[in-house]
Amino acid sequence: MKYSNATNYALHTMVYLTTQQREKLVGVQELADMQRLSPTYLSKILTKLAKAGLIESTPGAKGGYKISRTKQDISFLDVIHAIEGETSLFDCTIHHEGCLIENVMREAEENMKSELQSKLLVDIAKEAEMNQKS
Amino acid sequence: MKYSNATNYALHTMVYLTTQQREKLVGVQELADMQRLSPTYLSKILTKLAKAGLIESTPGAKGGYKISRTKQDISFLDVIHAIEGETSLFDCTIHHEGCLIENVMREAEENMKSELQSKLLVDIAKEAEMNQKS
DNA sequence: TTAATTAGAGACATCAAGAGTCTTTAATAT
DNA sequence: ATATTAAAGACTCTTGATGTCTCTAATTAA
Ligand code: SF4
Ligand code: SF4
Repeated sequence: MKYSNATNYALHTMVYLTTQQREKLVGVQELADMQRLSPTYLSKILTKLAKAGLIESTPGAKGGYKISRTKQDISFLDVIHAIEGETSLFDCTIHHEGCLIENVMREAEENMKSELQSKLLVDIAKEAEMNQKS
Repeated sequence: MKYSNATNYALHTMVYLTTQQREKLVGVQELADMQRLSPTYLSKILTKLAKAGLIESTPGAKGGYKISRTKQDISFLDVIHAIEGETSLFDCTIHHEGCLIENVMREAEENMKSELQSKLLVDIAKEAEMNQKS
């Protein structure tokens, strides 16, 4: 069990977009170069992020992507959910009622999620900029 | 990303073994019947658990498996590690130093792990017995 | 209006891991 | 000896991740 590479790419992309100045459009080519990825592959990931409402895309020449205006305070969890989906890590198909095992697993997963929810992209972006300046 | 079915089987098996009386050997056939699984497949899982030192096996007629004597207080995390391995959920191959993304992911994962570490099989087994009696 | 640029959709190929079966071997009890 | 049981390994099958390629649609710039 491991997070997919796509999630990694998505996180890098989102952090990068967050460091850009507001309303500036960044093309998939630049984003792909930054991560040494094929643009077409990254394009799929970006489409997922767009459909999740985390970024906005404008087609055509001089088009590209930017962080969503409406959706502020994007968390790590938001990005992960956009790529990995929202299904539970421990997904027993049977679902006996009052299952003790499932309870434990769900609770543990919630602990991870709440941490990922509390971590916002803007915070990381700020930290990254601080590090660069120093 | 999802926990494997094997982990689910392993957890059920371990809880079941924990409810058995000490030193009693349970064969793979019984364990497989309980979960409606093929014995040969479950056998592989049991071997992993044995290699991790969580259970002990005795071959031959009247043989079978039982919870390890030396290793008490087995946690959910122990079982999961035995099956899934101990690699990190977020495993970036590059490892830039002072990576902020990795930090967040690792910390979140630790939150989940610490919860899974604190949950012991014996506690769940006790609860399960209580439920049955009531 | 035309050409260049860019996102999006979808078919397709490839690969790795999970899930499970089958067979053979080794150890133990009766 | 024979039956029983765990262990090991080869093997198949399926699924999902990881990409690539191509075509379409929208937008800008000339
Ligand atoms: S006991 Fe819980 S985990 Fe086990 S089969 Fe029932 S619902 Fe699933
Ligand atoms: S910044 Fe962190 S997650 Fe990204 S490539 Fe570097 S080490 Fe990996």
